Parts: sequence; structure tokens; C-alpha cells
Amino acid sequence: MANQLDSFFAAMADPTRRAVIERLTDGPAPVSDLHAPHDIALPTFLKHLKKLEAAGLVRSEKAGRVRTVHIEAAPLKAAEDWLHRQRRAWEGRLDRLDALVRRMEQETRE
Amino acid sequence: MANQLDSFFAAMADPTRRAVIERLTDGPAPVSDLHAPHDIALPTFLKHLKKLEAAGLVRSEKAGRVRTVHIEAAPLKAAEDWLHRQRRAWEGRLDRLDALVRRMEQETRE
DNA sequence: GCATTACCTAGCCACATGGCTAACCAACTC
DNA sequence: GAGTTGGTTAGCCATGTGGCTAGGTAATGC
Repeated sequence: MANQLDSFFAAMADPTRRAVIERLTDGPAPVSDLHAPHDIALPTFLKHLKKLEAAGLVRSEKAGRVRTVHIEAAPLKAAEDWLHRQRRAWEGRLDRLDALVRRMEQETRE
Repeated sequence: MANQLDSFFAAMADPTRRAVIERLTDGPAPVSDLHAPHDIALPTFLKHLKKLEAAGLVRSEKAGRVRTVHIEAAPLKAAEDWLHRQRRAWEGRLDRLDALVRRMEQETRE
């Protein structure tokens, strides 16, 4: 397996990493800026970044001694679509069930 | 923390559990039916179900010796919304950036 | 009422994860 | 060129996760 969605959802399961994503929606930022609000050691934080990058949620380039990180929107869209499909399928089923119930009520009334 | 989203995304990070969710979109099913297509031991599978239930993605009731499992759509919606907000924020930023670039080009031409 | 079915509990194992410290390197700054 | 800054690597630790087997219990079927 090791699906695209596997690493995506795993990446999003951590609050630190979700906070980074939220932060990056208003623009690229260097590692130290991203790290600042989080009360954990830098190496620990770097592991989180690495996981985000591995999941393709984020890209980064190093210039001089600063590494700048940007968000990558495509995987967000992919996951959103997957969730949407499930929800649609589920709601579609409820609609069909509803119609069925209505039809049966109709028939018993005749 | 231990956010709602934490357990949700963690639950969705496993292909077996996603498959269960997909399956449940076409209606409730007993544990053994859900288990059948997966080539893992029942107790292992039960752990997956428990995690889905703990994340509020699924409910189940036992009647006689069979436990029937149904999907719970609300958390799907919540996560979908969260992802959507992030994507919107990101795209909004790109739009503003685009407008800014256009304005600057305009000004240099004058 | 004995056997089968459907699920559950307990307990084990290997590996992944999220945290840390220590030590390092390369690039700026003064 | 010495010191500071920004990031990186290595290695350790506790806990969590996903897998298993063995054994149990309560309904149902024959």
C-alpha cells in the first residue's frame, strides 16, 4: 500500500504539523519562524517538517543558511476530494433509502 | 490538545480503516462482513474498528451475537471543512499576490 | 444439549513516533 | 577572524501502533 493518502492523513494527525500548514497558508516562511511559536526543541520540530515534506505537503529551498518552506496545495485538494466522495456516497444512500421508505408508505396507503 | 481532528486524521491514516469507511458508505454491516475482505486476524481488525469508533467515525450496536456498524458522517464533514478552509486561505493569498503583481506592473508602465 | 458461529480479552512482539541532548557545520556579522 | 545565528546529524528514550496467538463467552443452529 503506502498510499498517497496514508502519508497525507498521518502527516495531518499531529497538531504541530497542522499548525505549520495553517501558518503556511499565509505565505512561505523560514524554518526558525515556523519553529518559534512551538515550545519544542528545534531538532524535534525539524522531524515534523521532514514528515510534511515527505508527504508532499510542503516544499523547501535553502538559500545561504536559511531554509524557506512553502505549502503545496495539491495534496490538500486530493484529500478533500476523497472525503467529499465518501460523504456524497453516504448521503446518496440516505436519499435512496428515503425514497424507498416514501414509496413503501405510498403502497401501504393504496 | 488531543483535538477532534487528531484522532480523526490518525484514524484515516490507515488503509484498512479507510477501506472500512468506504465500505460503510453503502450501508451498515456486521463486523464479520467488514472483516471478510481483509487478510488480517479478527482481533487485529477489531482494534481498527475500535479506533474508528473512538474517533467518532462509526457507531455500533450489538444484537444477539452480531454487532452492526454504521458510519457517522459529521466528522467527515468537519475535516473536509478544515481542509477546505486551508485551501481557500492559500488560494486567497495567491489571488492577492497576483493582484499586487498586476498593480506593480501597471505602475512601472506609467 | 452439543457444536458452531461471532465476537471479545489478554498478552506478546517488532517497529514507528515524538520527544530530548550533544555536538557539528556553514554562513553572516562585527 | 571570533562569535553568533540557523540549521543539521546522531543517538537515546518512552510510548503508541499494528500485527499475531491462545483462549474465552454468549447466541444460535441442528
